[in-house]
Amino acid sequence: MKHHYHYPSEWLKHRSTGEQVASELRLAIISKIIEEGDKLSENKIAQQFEVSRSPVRDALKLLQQDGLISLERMGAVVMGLSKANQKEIYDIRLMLESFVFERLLVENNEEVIKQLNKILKMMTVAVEFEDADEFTRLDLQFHESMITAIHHQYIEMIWHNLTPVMECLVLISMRKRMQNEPEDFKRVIHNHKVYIEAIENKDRNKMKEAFHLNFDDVDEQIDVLWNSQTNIDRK
Amino acid sequence: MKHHYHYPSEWLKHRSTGEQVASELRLAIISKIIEEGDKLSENKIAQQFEVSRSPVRDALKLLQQDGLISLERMGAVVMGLSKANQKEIYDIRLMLESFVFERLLVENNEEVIKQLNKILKMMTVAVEFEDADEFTRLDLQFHESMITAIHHQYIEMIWHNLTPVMECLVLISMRKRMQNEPEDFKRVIHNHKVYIEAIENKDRNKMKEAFHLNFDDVDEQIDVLWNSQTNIDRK
DNA sequence: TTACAATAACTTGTATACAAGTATACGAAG
DNA sequence: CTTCGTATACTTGTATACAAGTTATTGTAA
Repeated sequence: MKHHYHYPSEWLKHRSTGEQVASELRLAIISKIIEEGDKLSENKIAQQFEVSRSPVRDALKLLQQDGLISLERMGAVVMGLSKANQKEIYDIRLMLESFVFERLLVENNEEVIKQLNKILKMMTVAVEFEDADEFTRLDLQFHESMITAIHHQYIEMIWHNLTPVMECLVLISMRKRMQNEPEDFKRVIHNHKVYIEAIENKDRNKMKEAFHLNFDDVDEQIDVLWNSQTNIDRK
Repeated sequence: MKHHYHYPSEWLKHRSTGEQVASELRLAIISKIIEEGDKLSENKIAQQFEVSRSPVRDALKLLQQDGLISLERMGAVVMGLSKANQKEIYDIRLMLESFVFERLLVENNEEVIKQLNKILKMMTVAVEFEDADEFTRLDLQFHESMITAIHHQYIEMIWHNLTPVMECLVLISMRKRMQNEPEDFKRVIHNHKVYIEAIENKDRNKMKEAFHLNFDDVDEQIDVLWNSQTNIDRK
């Protein structure tokens, strides 16, 4: 398979060809390299990536699950990810993580705290070595750890359905910041500390603060982002 | 394609072969005709349904999305739908519909009310003609109408991901009741009236009551259900 | 009888082939 | 110039073929 965009190749290992194609296309769509309204043909994509139509079909199904494309009779049309969509995603995250927090209040959460602290420490290392991709992975892992802690299969399912798009959004954001505003990461790490404290102290208000810090932070970034995607090469 | 189980054949029209196979298998799994731990082979299913492996692969992917099976290296293993899972689904529904209700509070909802009343009326007709399948369809449509009213793409996505399994659960429940406790439907319809009133009067307490009535109602049924699945033929 | 090795029968993932249906372009007729 | 119809090139959905890898079985040797 030929790789076209800037999706971390490390993350592609151990994924099927279909998932690999999906991952690359997803990043391209969210980066607006592939634009809203574009039509994707299975055959053309198969040629571009030098694979057969089978994995491409898988990929398109995955992208439809993400809401990034719509599978029509003739060709898949790119829906893209509007700013409104991104706000919506954070609605869902807020909904999910609030639910999770409420459950964590009534459970023993020593293990989670430990896990979260470990990830946080690794995040500082990623910042130290200016590894935006690894930081992204850890950021998502942080939130996933919280979510998996309550052992709720359907909450996890929703989270996992959201993950691929989230991953791209965070990845783009972190890469951008690593380049332009590396001091920003101190704040991001602080925000995550607030999360941990909120859980540790079972403090609802602190959790609200953590949500606020975390989600507003990304929200601010969004505007800047779309004007700065030109540095991602095409083809 | 050969049909094996008791999924409403009317609903299968205009669906791809893969979706049809998935629908039938889904009902069989949730009805415990196909049991937890069973291994599904693409080839065997293809033979049973007299189709090729391609649509069967699609079907298995869909069932994985539902959380009903787990795609492993060798064969897909059936996870089934435990009682705990069902409680979880109602957690999600409560979460979704609460979110929706809050949005409906601050929006003009004349149109929704009208739509809901229409569906409710059709539900009474379905009861009159003892059509459990149609009643099921309308029940889900009722809730979907509420959800689509707020125009939130990701809330809708979550709803649609949940729909197939929900559909089976409600279908089984309604068929059973239509046979054994047809007077039950009066209560179900009343429950939905409470929904409409809650939205109409923007009354949070009434909405809580509606949730309570609706979800507890199904919860009670669950126990009875699993002991009464023997009347669904095999093969 | 048990341990082990080799083979046979599965499994999935990917590639390719074919059929049915749809949009588009082009040409002829009004 | 417009309109209609046909032909062509594209689209997806399904079937089949093949390759790589896993499991189970079977037969042999200790």
